[in-house]
Amino acid sequence: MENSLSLTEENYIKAIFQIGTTPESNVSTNALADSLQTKPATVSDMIKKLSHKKLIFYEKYKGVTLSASGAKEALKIIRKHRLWEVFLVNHLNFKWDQVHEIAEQLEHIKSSELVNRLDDFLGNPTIDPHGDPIPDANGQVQLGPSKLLSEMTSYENGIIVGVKNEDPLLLQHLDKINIRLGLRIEVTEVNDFDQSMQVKLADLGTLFLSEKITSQILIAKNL
Amino acid sequence: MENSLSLTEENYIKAIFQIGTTPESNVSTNALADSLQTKPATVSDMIKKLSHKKLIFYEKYKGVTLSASGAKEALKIIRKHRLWEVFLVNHLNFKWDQVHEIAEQLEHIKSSELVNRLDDFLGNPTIDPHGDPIPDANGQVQLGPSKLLSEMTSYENGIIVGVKNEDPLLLQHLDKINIRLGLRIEVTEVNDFDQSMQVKLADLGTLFLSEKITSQILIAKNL
DNA sequence: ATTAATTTTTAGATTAGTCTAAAAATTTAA
DNA sequence: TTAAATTTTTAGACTAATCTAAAAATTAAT
Repeated sequence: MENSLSLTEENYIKAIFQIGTTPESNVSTNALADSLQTKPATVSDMIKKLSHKKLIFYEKYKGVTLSASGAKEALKIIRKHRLWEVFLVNHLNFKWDQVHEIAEQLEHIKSSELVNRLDDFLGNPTIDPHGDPIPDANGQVQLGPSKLLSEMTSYENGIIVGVKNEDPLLLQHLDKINIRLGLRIEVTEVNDFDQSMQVKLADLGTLFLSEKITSQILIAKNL
Repeated sequence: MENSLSLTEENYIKAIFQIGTTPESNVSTNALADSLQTKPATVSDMIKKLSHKKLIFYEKYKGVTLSASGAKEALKIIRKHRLWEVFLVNHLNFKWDQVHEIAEQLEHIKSSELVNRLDDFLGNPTIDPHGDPIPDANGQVQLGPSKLLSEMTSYENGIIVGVKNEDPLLLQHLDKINIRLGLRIEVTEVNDFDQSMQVKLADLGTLFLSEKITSQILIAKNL
């Protein structure tokens, strides 16, 4: 078991996990290069290495998928990332738009003892500050089914449970217009031309949202 | 200010700080190689680099000392290391002999916002679980004068305020014989032949300690 | 179904950090 | 104070991760 991934390897594994919509979907070299802010040539090299380590399946020109052990590693990293985010927001009073970058560093700290104690200290939370589910120590995630606000139609309603990505500018904007996780939301009108929406929020009344925003907000029927 | 040291650079700066007894004392290439578990040739190369960055003063064959900016960096790293140790022991229930290795990783997380919020969350502690002083946000350390137990003579007494290094085996042994920070200790007898000592502890009665142990324990007159 | 556009891979270099082996400088000791 | 031992530096090479430029394979389009 001469394991232990390098920081770079961990970042590749995580990116592959997060880009692939399903565990089976092939992730392209270019998509990875984009996501990791590097060049396709670099990705090609690293793919060979990860494939050799049996963390991913790879066929030339066909993209990659995670192996079982690769997916396990990805979930470990994501678990750490999200637990640290909970710590930063709940105990150090950071805002939800400030924690991603710091958690990107903390997620690489190696000590399963540390992660599990942190989990207990935080009260074994099941979602992070952005509504994303936190895998348990065995890599299990329990997530209620959710869909994008932009996929809903008039009169549909549900509860805001998450955001698709952690772009600080988006998060700050949502703060400004008082959109928070846990709020009940109802679609009152969808504009056919640009998919913009009018919605009604629990106490906060009516709001107008562009498709750029509705396509980032995750809604579930119940919490 | 194109700053930001690499992990390796940070480890060198910290080692130089910790090996040098006074800020002026020259640290030798071999001592650094020993401490960093690397080879003198490697140290020689890195010394040139750090010297070029004006973090250390260096004259060939004469060893190195930290510059003002080098010392500032060292204190920042040590501050982080010790604050994280307090977190691990006080909030995640780690033992004092389990935290060093994890803190070696956490000390490299870059975010002054994080460190300062952590400091506040912990209640601005002034010493870490091993009795070492924690530098404040400006790099100031306030440490009461202390000396080694091995330097004391019969009938002298004081309070145990720290240990010289964080070797887990030493710490576990101290736990086993019930030596903890904050205890009042009195030297009852010093054996001239091997410098072993008989000491009396607050409630715990008489104890026999070898020089190997007394030379690791720091004593102060008051807390 | 060829050609054009795009994607992916290879080839060859570069940088940070490391090593071994050997040369140079300093320190210690006879 | 010269020789021996030790310490430190240099020279040359290696690995991981990266890059640019060019070649090869795949996909899209006329």
